[in-house]
Amino acid sequence: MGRITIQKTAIEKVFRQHERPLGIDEVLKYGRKLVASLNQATVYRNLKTLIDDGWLKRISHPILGSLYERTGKGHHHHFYCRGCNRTFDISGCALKEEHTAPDGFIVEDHELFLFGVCPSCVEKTT
Amino acid sequence: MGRITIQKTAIEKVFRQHERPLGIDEVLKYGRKLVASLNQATVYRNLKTLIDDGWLKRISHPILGSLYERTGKGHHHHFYCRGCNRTFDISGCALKEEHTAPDGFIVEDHELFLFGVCPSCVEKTT
DNA sequence: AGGCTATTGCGAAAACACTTTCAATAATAG
DNA sequence: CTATTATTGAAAGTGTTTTCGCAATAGCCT
Repeated sequence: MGRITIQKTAIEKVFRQHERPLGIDEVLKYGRKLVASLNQATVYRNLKTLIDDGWLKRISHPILGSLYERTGKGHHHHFYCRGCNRTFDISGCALKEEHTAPDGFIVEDHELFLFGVCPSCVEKTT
Repeated sequence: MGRITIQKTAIEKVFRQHERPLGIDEVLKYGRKLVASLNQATVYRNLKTLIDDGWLKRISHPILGSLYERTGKGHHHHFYCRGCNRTFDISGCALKEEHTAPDGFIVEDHELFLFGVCPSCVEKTT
């Protein structure tokens, strides 16, 4: 068990090529450029195993819903571009968790979603 | 058009009693304490009109999905308690939007979700 | 190369959140 | 108080996302 299929390889490649969180539609779209027959169910199945393997991580985006991104990138935030509908990783974090909530609340973790316009969409507009 | 029904009144009361974002299940549960016959479809219908009226606002929580909260509370963040599964408003914001993303990105807005344990759940654990 | 069986593709189906339909009820105007 | 009609409750229906069943395909072991 645990075969290396061209589909699984393609899906992994998609995530390596696009270093940003991807939705199922994107994985399917880009994956089909590598394996034309790629099926949605196969994408779901492989995303699941890649998550179980600890290679991927699922995030829930307020606008885009389920997104998948590679693990091991350290703490970062997500920037959603209203222009191209893409989500970018924003590394680093200036948030002081201890000071974000009143006394008594124990903040263990956080997620920050930024919304705006990405550099390439800013260019197009101006 | 625009009748004042006991159901709508009850739903408004639920939000005034619990000053925190509520999910449909919570609105239904607390609402039924006021109007036992309260139906899910009625809750959805009234939430919608209350949003149209500008009295409520819908937010999308990464863990809880759709939540509804009263408008007019100014910018704030949300704290999710793993203990009681409730979401609390955290007023204020120490985030400097200009410095959260690299040059070129225009940050227009943001949403911060905090995760941890709320004061009353901390007590129970210790 | 040949055989075992995990994995795929496809359509169907489950799960989920939300909306609609419609007869019965109840809020309001007169 | 009565008539009108918006709103309700219950159930069926939508639309979307995710999973499943199964025959065909294709990794991989020997």
